[in-house]
Amino acid sequence: MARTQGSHSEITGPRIHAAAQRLFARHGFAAVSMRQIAADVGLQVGALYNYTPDKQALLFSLLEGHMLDLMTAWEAAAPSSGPLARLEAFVRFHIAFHLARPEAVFIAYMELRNLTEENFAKIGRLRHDYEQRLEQILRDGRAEGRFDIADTKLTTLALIAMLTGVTTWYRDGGRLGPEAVADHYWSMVLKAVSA
Amino acid sequence: MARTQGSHSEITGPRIHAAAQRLFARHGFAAVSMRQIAADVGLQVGALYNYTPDKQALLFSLLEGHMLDLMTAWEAAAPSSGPLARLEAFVRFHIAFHLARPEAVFIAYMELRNLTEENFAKIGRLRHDYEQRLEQILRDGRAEGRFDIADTKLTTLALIAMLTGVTTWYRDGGRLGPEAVADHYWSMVLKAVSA
DNA sequence: AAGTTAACTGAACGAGCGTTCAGATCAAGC
DNA sequence: GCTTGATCTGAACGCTCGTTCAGTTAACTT
Repeated sequence: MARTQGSHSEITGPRIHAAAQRLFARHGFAAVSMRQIAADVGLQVGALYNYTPDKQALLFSLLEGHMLDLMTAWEAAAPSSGPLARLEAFVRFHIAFHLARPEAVFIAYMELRNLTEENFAKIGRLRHDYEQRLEQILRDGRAEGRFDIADTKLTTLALIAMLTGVTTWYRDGGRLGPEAVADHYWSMVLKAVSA
Repeated sequence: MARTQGSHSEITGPRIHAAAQRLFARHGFAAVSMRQIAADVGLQVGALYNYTPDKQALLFSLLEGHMLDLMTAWEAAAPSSGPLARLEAFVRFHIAFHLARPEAVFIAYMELRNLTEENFAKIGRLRHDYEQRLEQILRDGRAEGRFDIADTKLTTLALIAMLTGVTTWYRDGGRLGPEAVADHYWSMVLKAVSA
């Protein structure tokens, strides 16, 4: 039996990526076999290689896709107002974006070491670009005298770590919803950087 | 060749743990084989099983050891002064402790999912106990009117994530030393929680 | 109706995996 | 100097791994 009805490339490709994302997030890249991914999609393992040259490329495409999504989503959401409003927008955007796709976030932070050197460098550049968006806001705010920040680079990294940290403890249906969490974090960030 | 001169249990055991820690941190638990660990120590793979019942127990003992070190180190370092001084001590302790053992920290955060359910629960309890130490400081400070904190639980998690985040970017010989980093973080934390 | 081709199966490749264990080796106790 | 027991080797167990590929199937083209 081959090519069951209604099974096409445009459908199978995304299903493979979705299965890989779920399994990698749950068990880790190295602990998941190509056979497990294939079984999850309902294929034999050989069929996967119509969609990815190898397992490594599958991981990279997940990470790269996630980072590109993040960048374009922020470009679309970023206001052109002053530093304070832009910082608030960034905090709320970052939390909302990350809470909405916990699996992708998990993989993006945990599986970097399973990338080849070359792929690692590519993801590193994308991440740095994103962090630059926040640092520019902090620099602008400091230049305007609204922020009291000794070291914008270090503050950028501290804030990113704090904001991304929500994904390690947040659970749907928990005590606080995403908006309430964002409210609290924004209040802390504001106090931490205010002049 | 068996039991080369000067090779004893008291030496081999720690060497196995050290090799496992280094390799797990570098490549991930699932990606490291018992044979690699044995080769790193200079043994045949079978000899490892004189020191650990299986690979899982080796991982667990690393994580448990790390968490127990963390707890006892804080108990020894914690001052009995007021909330403000205790919070500063906690911030500086947490950063210094984590920067001093990047490999153990990395494993403790990345390899939780490779623990059995039972072992995962044990580590979870230890981590929660540690976080309680910080939350108690925040509660005390709020009770005394020194801290302005809407939600001590959430603030605890946010601060821990921010502080632990230093390990993801800190590099020895970088622009800032551990003390300078701790100074900056303490300044941010203080502003974030101050009344 | 025949031909083409994308999509997939089924089986195989060599390699490496965690774990076990009989036997070799060596330090220490008598 | 003989025995004991901790320590380690060397080899094997059954199994799974990522990847390849000849062959099969079914949707589309003509």
